[in-house]
Amino acid sequence: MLKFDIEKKNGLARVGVIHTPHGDIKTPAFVGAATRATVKALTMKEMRELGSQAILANTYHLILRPGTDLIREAGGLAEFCSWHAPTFTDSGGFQIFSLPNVKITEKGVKFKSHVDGAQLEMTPESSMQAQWAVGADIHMAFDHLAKSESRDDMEEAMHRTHRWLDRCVAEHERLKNATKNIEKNVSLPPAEQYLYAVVQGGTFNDLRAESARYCASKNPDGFGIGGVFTADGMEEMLKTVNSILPEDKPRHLLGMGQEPIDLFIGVENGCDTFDCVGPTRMARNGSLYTNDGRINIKNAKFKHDFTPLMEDCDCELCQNYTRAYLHHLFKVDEITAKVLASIHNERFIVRTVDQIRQSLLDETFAEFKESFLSKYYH
RNA sequence: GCUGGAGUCGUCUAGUGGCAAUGACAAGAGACUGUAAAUCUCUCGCGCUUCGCGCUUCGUUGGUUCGAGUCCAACCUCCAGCA
Repeated sequence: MLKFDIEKKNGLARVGVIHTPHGDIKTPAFVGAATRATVKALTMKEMRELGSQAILANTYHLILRPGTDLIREAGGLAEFCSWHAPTFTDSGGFQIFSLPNVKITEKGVKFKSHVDGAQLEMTPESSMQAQWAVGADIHMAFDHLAKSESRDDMEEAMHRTHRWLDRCVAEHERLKNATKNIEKNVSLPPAEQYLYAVVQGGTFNDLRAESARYCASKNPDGFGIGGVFTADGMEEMLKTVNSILPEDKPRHLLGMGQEPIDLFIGVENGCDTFDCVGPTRMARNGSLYTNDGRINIKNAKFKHDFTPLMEDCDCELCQNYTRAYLHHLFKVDEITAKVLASIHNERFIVRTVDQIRQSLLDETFAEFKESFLSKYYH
């Protein structure tokens, strides 16, 4: 069982440490989105230096390229991409369900590769196998995303997610035992790999409650909370779910963290880890976090602005370069623009979650939340 | 000086009788939440009461025509070749 120690609690919020085979994650923590085994525009060295504790790669993308067997051959995800620290994989469910013309059956999902159009199928079993081949420390169960927000669709998706969870758990156990039996082969990734069940139910809190109870009953190593897209209604939903989920296991809020408020609400209501493509995607598109909200560095008003992006930011960008310089790099479309912006945005979000953690330890969370959010969303 | 070619939005460009006029770039702004995202969307002659209306435009000046960026003439400028 995945080790998770809780150091301090405040209502649903908690400060803890997840102990993975590749090291500890001090929670709450923001996990870097490394979809294709890299955080776009950043090196792993840069990720370490900006304080990232863990990354999350995507099984769907890795199946297509380079193939999960190749990652196994490399010695697992951490070895392959030189991230010698904790790793997560998403099941691939979210991506596949967002593709056009997917065919969903009880067995799994048929879809077309966006790379070469090949007809492929993913099942709970094949997702587990792929994730074991990739060898991340923490895996996500293969879940079903509803095709609409309607209650009928949500309910159907949730029930299928539950049935698939049974199969994910069974396959995960089978793979764990199979790997243990050939553990003498040292080239294999660590046999310790852990499975999170994924809670669904959309915006219907009774469904969320049912899903949380079901997921908890399967006794997984932790939980993902999926199908969340905006902060609207998230607080009540998280209160419902996290009041039901067992306290002693970590909870990951899937895909949320572009907006600082998501992180505050998430932590306050019992989530331990987050991942989101937002910070780095925003960065590549010139949208930069500051304490006063996001700015678009490409705007003409920054052309002659020779001040740092943020006065009190410790990132490489803010410590060494001006807004005018970053503006210039974006206007001429230099690669460095995306690199520096990504360093800053990723650092900003990682640091914000770290500060939330510290405020919980210091028992100043409420004040920190109020002062941060009132300034950011002024 | 002669011969040929060319002059259209900041730039390059489409256009051969019904066009405020094509596309690209540049410029201005917006979006982005388990990344099909180094992406996408909008604006881009001027002015308004802006799902429309008015005005002024395609080197210049005239002309032909119901109608001209498109045809004709002259002129100006540029390019190439010849002197």
